[in-house]
Amino acid sequence: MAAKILVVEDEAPVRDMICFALNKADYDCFGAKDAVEARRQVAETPPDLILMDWMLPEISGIELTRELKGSDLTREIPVIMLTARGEEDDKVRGLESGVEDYVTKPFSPRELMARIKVILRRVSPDVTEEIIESGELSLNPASHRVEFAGSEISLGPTEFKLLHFFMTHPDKVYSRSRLLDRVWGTNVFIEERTVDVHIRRLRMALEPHGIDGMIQTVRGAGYRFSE
Amino acid sequence: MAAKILVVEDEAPVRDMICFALNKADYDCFGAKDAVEARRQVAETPPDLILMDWMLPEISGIELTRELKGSDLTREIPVIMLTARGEEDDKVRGLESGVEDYVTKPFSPRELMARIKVILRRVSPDVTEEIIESGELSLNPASHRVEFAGSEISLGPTEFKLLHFFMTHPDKVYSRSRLLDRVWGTNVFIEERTVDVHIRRLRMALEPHGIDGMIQTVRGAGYRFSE
DNA sequence: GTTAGTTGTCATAAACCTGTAACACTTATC
DNA sequence: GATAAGTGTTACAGGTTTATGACAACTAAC
Repeated sequence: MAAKILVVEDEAPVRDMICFALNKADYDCFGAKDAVEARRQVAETPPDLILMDWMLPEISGIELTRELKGSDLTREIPVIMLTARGEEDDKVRGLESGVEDYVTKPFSPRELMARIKVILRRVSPDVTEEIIESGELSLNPASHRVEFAGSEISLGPTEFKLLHFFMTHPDKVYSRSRLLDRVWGTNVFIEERTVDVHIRRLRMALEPHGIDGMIQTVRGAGYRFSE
Repeated sequence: MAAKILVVEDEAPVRDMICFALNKADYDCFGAKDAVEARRQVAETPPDLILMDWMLPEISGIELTRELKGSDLTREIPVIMLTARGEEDDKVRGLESGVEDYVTKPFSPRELMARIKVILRRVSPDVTEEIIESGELSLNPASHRVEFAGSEISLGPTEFKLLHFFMTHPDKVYSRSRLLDRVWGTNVFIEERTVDVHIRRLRMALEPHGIDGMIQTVRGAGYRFSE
């Protein structure tokens, strides 16, 4: 469940260093030494975020980024660009190409981690390992635990993912098909009504604590989570 | 108590990066940007190991090392020297000055970690091996002994390592593949199901004491240790 | 070489989860 | 209140994941 991060950087030691730090910080880190390798990695296992070196052999980081931002499949993946110091012009060009953030080399790992965290929280809050709380209900992705007012609530895998998604996207209605996409994953051919059943199961797990009302039905639209 | 490591390196980003990686690897890392600061740090909180950059402003790394090796108080502290590539002459001079090991920049963090581990194990095996306790369960890495409420629990090597890992990373779910990585070591080609078997063996060893529940199954996610 | 202990794998059993269909219920609209 | 559309609820068969016991290969010590 850890966020997958792809590091595109031609210098192996730098790449290793970053990957090592990322791994230690509980991210899943993959490396690519050039655009070709990066493309393959992205196609194979789409990362949640990409760290892209500015200077790459053959195809530059910015070109690759533009390419990724041009495809529907990869447009949503946030990119953090690693640049040498003082390239303001390039910075502007980079922002135009849809880059989410910049880090100038040499950079402090603390800074890098902070930026990664911020972006992941913004773009895909469901892959961060932070404890999510909503009133007295808390969900801990790291320990895979759900608690209400101190007492544990046991959920099956799907119900856990469903609640996780809801808690990271509160107060918003999601249609059944959208929920299937976001919770079950894309390209699944499952009956929409199946969502109802899992909603039911989730509510049953919450009910003993009197908080099944947090999962609300919006007739004609879908379901919503809210305190 | 984690091993304390002092990083003497004038470039802040490099220092930060190393420190970050070390911290993540459960070492206590301090930084110093030059010999003066390093001296102060060593006097204040003697580290268990020093990573020393070759090139330092004012007083070079090698001079500082010689100085440290000259004093009874600091002679025993192992020093790993960080050098630029291809300085064989210097290497000889370094060895004369009592340096324990060399790492040439740019270096792979994995290599650095490995060398640190080896040296710490040789020089001060006790700092890497602190007794870990969780409730009435205690694990002593030094004596390779596990006890619950005073009575000894006998474990095989793998079960010991597994429990050791769990106790140092409590309340977090680890997938089978992550456990293989962290407990067995990377690049092992072992069936994921084998983890189940070792979990089983560990539980069997804990069961007579009624604490097999500390190893918990999280369906679809992996295993978790918790009191 | 023998022995006791350990390890990884497999086959099988057990526990659990999942998607679906069928039916009951609710709501909105006329 | 009748109708139709949208949800809630339940049961269940099939599937997946995990637990367990047995086994042969291996290791280190004697």
